[in-house]
Amino acid sequence: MGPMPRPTAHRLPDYADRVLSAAERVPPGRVATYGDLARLLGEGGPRQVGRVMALYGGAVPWWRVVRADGRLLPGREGDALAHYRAEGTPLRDPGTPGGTPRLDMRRARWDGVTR
DNA sequence: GTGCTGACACAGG
DNA sequence: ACCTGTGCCAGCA
Repeated sequence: MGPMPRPTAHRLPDYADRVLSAAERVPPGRVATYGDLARLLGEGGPRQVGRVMALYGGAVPWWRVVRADGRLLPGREGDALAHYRAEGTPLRDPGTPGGTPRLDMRRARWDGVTR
């Protein structure tokens, strides 16, 4: 069958589509790590998920896809923090003046099943 | 092909 | 808390 390689594919690759769908399933007030989503999909790895989020993350709740260590997305800490406070996402050090807020991963991490 | 880069993860120091 | 090295793997020069 002719693969028909469309020169300018405006469509997201199927993989990216699945990553974004998975990101959409993360409930408000919770987060999933890049690795979590990769395992949920059963394909690719954290770096691949990260790549998709970097390219197309703006179309989904990107602040719910985070690093495993709970650090906020560099350059978007303010936006992310606003969302976390609005959704009641568990944070460590909710208000330490000099310390950068971090997610409380133990409580905020979504298990991938519970809604 | 080789080598570097990245919205990662994990173990050490 | 910060930095470094290693493993990982797709994308790109």
